[in-house]
Amino acid sequence: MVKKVIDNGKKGVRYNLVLNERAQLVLHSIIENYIQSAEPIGSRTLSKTIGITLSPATIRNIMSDLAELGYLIQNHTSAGRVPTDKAYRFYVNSLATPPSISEQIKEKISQVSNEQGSQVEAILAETVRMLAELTKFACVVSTPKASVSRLQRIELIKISEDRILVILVTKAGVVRDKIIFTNESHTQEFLNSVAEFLNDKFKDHSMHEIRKEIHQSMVDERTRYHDLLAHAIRLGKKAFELNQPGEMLIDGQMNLLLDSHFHEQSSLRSLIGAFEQKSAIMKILDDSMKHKGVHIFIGIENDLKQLQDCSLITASYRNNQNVLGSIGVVGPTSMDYKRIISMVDYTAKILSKTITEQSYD
Amino acid sequence: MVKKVIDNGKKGVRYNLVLNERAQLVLHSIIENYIQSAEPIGSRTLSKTIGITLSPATIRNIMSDLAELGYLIQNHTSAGRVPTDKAYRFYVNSLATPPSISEQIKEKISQVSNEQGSQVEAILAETVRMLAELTKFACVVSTPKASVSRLQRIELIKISEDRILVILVTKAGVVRDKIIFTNESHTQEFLNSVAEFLNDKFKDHSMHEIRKEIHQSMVDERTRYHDLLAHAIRLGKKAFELNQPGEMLIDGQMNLLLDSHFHEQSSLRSLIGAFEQKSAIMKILDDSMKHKGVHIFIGIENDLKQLQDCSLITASYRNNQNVLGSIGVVGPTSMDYKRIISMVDYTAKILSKTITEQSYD
DNA sequence: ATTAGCACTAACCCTCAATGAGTGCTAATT
DNA sequence: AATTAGCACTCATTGAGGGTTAGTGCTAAT
Repeated sequence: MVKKVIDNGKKGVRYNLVLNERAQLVLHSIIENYIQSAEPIGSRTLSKTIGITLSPATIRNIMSDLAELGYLIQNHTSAGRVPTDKAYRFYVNSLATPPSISEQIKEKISQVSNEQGSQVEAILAETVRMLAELTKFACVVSTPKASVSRLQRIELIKISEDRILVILVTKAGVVRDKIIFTNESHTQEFLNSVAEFLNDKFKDHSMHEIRKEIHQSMVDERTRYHDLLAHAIRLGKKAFELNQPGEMLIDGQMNLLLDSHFHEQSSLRSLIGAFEQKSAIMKILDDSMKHKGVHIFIGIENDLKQLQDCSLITASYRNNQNVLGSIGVVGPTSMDYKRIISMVDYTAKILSKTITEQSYD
Repeated sequence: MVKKVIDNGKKGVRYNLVLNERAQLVLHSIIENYIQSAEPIGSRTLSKTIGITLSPATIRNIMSDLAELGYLIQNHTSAGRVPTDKAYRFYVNSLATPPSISEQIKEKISQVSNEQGSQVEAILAETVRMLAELTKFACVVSTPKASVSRLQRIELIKISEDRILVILVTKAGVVRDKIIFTNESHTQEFLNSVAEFLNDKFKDHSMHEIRKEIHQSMVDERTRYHDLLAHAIRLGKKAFELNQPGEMLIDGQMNLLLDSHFHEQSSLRSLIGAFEQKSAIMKILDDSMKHKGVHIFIGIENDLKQLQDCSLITASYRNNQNVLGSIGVVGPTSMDYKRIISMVDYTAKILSKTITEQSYD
């Protein structure tokens, strides 16, 4: 029986081989049906909707084989079959070309934040909200990584005798602020000189570089004998130290609850937990920044246990200089991959464009 | 019949009069039972849990009266009774003293952000998260109103030929940034002088005042003949103009979905809408800043239609100088008012304390 | 290799009756 | 006059039984 769905004719070798064309077609059709209806697909229904003429019985045979190969499962004997994660993976892989996208959607996505002078964070917030609305799933976006971003300007503002407010403006258009403590009191004028010094020395350098350079200066003997320099380096060390651990914006969590594919409460609870923790999802977004293009994590492919009932589609965004962050959609494994992938892809591109325009170069 | 529950003995005067002691006790007991169980309360159950000995029949009579007076409703003839918004209002009003709060909870609340050097926004985010976790409902907090806040410092940073990044630091510890456009190009040095000028002139003034003063300067004849001044005023006008409309942080929306009191999907959808819009809820928070103490909006008391199936508990927070914003909890009308009110109250107090310590005065 | 036919399964839906928690009213009791 | 016992009644909930339906797997015919 099983050899039917196997490309080469060898007997006995049964699993993990390429499906023949007809089996692929059936699997495709099952998946697309299921994505739409969210209900198990039976042989009779399928024989109607599938393009070619195939009797239910034949389809049953093929389905049985596909089940044996791990592409389909049955919840109970007399129910239709449902695609597995493996099936979705097959499906997604077979979408060779980045799926197309309607002009209407394109326009909607492009509309986000083309007002001038918006802040980066505002653009991200708007984008993630738009994407959540469009996809009807939960969407996340990580804010630009400060460490790869280049310094536009630093300001030091005296807050009290022992507190200084540091404001870092990066080329990517992100403003970060933090408070540092000193054990000696400085005048604002002195802080201005220090800031001016740091600006001269470090403008256009990446945060990462700056940290290294400061470290080197500190071990340099000459630094000790130059008062301003010594102070500047000391304050600079604190100022550029590990500025907050990057943030993540979430929108559309509620969409998941209203989704028909998600009606088992159980997996929702854990999902909620995942969103509340943030850090784990952050890590996934960070990882996906490392490689170009759209990333797709289907069900069990997610390292994060709480996401193993979902699929996650991510894409990174960038400006002229660097990859800055990632945007992602979290939905059921039975999501409409064509639609979502194309949306995430296009959104990331538009976002990159917008952010590049806003960048200070 | 009805006169039984009426305090004075007058016949014929039936409605809107004070309940006698026993009726109050019954009503109290019904409400507290319902808050716990989320199920309609019957006379038999009540006669067991209520302190004094009263037969179910007697309780039935009292309940019937309470229903007639609008404190209770029945979903169908043979079901127990459920408190109305009016009942909750009565209940809340009868909680004369601000309800006490366990030391354990107090400690949890106090733990939030007593690390030094946290940013105001981070403190707010942490607080609202903590409150959501503690109450198991959705929580909101409005960020400090910029307009009442006093200027600590302004910085102007040249971004490109025609764009200037404005950074406003307020005494309340909030950093706001925005980009303004100019039609002539300035050097960074010139911007520094302008900023210095503005800092000298406006430090410690509230944004509101500053806007007025700038407006006056503009009509002042002398301004025209002083080049720096003229530029400073022109840039200052843009810089201090209506800086973004205050934000709101939300956490714990998902809690509402898991709440047993909320199992009708219908009201949830509208709630989701309300949270997505934000502006309407913002307005409520803003309004509640105007008066001291805890505010309680029960069901239909909410002007916002989508909140009319919920109750909203708010309290404002402040620093030494001003009321800055509000924090609030959104939950079902059948929430445990004692617990929630005391938590919101205490949280707002701790938040005020933390923010005051962080303020730059 | 494909398909028709058939027996079988299990969810779903409907009805029906029993159960039980609750009510309102009236008459008896305190 | 207030309280309570008693009783008839209502209605949501539960579970059993039966029919329907969408589905399966297997076998035999095409």
